[in-house]
Amino acid sequence: MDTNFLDELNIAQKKAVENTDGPVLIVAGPGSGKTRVITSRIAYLIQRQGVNPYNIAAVTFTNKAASEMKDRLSSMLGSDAARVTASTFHSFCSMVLRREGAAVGLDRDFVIFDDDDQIDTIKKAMKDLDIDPKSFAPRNILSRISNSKSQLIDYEQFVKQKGNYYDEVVGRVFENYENTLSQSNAADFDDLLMKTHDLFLNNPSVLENYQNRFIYLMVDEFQDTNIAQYGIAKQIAGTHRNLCVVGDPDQSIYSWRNADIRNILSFRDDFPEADLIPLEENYRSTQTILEGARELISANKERVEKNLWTRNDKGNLITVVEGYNEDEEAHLVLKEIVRILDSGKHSQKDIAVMYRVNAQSRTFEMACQKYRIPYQIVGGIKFYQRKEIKDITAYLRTLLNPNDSISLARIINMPTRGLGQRTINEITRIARVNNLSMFEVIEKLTDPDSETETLGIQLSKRALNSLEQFRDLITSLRSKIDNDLINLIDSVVQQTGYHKYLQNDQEQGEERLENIQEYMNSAREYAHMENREGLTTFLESVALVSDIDDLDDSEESITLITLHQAKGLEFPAVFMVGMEEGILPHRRAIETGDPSELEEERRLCYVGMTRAQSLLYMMRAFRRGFRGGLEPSAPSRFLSEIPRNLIHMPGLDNQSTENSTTRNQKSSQANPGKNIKRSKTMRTQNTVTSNNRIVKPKSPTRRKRVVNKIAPPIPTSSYSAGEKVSHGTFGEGIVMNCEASGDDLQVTVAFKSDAGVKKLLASLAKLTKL
DNA sequence: AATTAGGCATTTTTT
DNA sequence: ATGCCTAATT
Repeated sequence: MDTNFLDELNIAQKKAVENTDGPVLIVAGPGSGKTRVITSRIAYLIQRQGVNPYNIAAVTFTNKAASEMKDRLSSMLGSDAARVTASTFHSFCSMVLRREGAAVGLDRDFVIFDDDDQIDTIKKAMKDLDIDPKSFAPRNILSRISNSKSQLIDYEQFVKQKGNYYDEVVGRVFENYENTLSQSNAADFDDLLMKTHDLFLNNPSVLENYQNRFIYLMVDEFQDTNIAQYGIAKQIAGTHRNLCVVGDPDQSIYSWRNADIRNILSFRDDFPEADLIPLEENYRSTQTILEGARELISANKERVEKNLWTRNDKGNLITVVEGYNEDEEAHLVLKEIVRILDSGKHSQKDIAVMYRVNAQSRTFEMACQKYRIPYQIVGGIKFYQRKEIKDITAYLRTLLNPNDSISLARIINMPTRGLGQRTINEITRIARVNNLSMFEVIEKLTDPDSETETLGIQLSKRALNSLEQFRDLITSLRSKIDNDLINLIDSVVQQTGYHKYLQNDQEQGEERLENIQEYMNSAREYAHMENREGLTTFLESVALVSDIDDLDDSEESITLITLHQAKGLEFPAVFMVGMEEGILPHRRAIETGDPSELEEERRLCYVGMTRAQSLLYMMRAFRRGFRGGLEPSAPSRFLSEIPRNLIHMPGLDNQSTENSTTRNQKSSQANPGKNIKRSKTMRTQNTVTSNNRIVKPKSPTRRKRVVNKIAPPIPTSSYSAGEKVSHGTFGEGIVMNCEASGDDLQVTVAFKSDAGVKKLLASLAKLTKL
């Protein structure tokens, strides 16, 4: 147990730690030891001031940050740490609502609707209201609704506001959307916050309990909180006023998710007695990196100047490298990574590649495979968003709450059981007219005693039969709801016919069954819980996990991550890629012409740069693929905002005679796998026999939650011009040309048949040599 | 009812 | 290039 934690702090940090009485605003620059301050502050409260750990809460942005905080606390405090509340706003609220939700119309078994469910709900609402999704993008409507709710404006207030035609439409969808949620006993992300706020607002005695429970409240990443989150913090800290918020306006990058930077200003109004403590000494980065980042961010107008400094060395210059296209960009990054690894100074886990949009990750994944560098990728296609996982989850939710029509609609004909669009339309119609849930309609329709004739049913005997079977399926599974969770999931997979359905799927069945297996594994930790509590807790965790939570920083692999997700992390070596106009800053920020959006892009760039401890690379490509074709891509304006004397450009400093085209050619021929023992023998000959099909690496992005994978062997086969081949569809032909295309081979074949000359990918086309 | 083909819009970041 | 939705086909 560490009792001398105070000795390790600088003056400002110490002040932040010891200043426990009353409100505090800590403005923490990047790398200024923010997490250490928060944990030390908690330790100080408990050990020096005798505060009961039970009375302390710290709210963070991600589960990962929360669990790291807990880890650090337990090494400082031992068993007391477990009694401190450390969680995200969303899971905090969800905990409150499970206990007290009845007061705001939520049953304790409520489910949390994630993004996909929300979109489904919006679409259903639009269908009900006969609004054309082509004229009104569901996504935009949702974001409007979410924006409203995150400012604690419910649909009644929303429709009252004078608005344009668009908002009038949104208002109608909003109402329907809210009705569906409440009928489904569901809460979306914003509800977790808004309903908690409502609860506290309307039930002073409940609020009082929480005020007295959480006498000390800390909020991390305060610059990224929205109005609702800050509102809740204010409510809880209302009487004791021991609210400590920690943030950095320069790292505010979530305004698109309704984070409201004005919270920092409001805080000073709401708590005028608050102490402001700036943390300005940076322990993370070299002088050069810090100065570059500082210069960059100083271009923002909406900002308060900070005086960041460091005792660290000057270190290396920031390396700016320009590649021909995105492939070469990736190639240059990987080449440099191999060099860094060979130097022995850093290992894989010290290195991160950061990009603006997830779509950029693919090139780097393929490059990692080619170079056989193990990597972890955060995000991309999310595990819980896979169809099979969502289907099983929807079954589980339906069991918990059959009135959840969104989930029910998802699985009513999955796998197919003769309940097609027509039947579903009819059920939703009846449901709408009679204000019933879909399941209630199904029960009525299949109940021989009820008088259904009056409803004007237009369903075949056959459909009614299938409905009856479906009802029995759900009822029978529902009787097992208090069984062991693993058991329950297994019953669902078996009895619904889902297992069989996947077994018959030649293409993806196997992988999907594995995913379900993985899903069951992750359910295991909830299996010991009593009755249905395991189920509700599991479903909650499924909805509230974030990708970053799965990042394993002890793993020996490099990290591929978006700039947003990288916030709060640090790496000895960072590659920021796609430093181009249109990527960073993103096109959208440029096109709107809104200066504040550009400033947010700049902050994003700032966040990226300040993740780096000693090596920072900023990469760009001259041309980038866009909508199929290649388009020229101009260097990011942010590059020119970094002082030239901090930058080193290998291409220009050393080998300025070489133009990009020749570099491109050279690089695509460079031996990518020189550190791989087997590769030399493997790639010498075209030794592939006709039945030794080349396997294209599985599309990299669809893997587990966090892909952690070492590359499969490099394709070793080749075709040479003049060779005769045969193709399943096109028949016989002669190879004209064969060249590398990514990991694959592109073969040009002239066929004898009418097919003529075709370009084929060796891995996909089943070519047989003759 | 289910599968397939073709047309259309589309690309930010996520608790 | 990809994915999503509608229309057409069996």
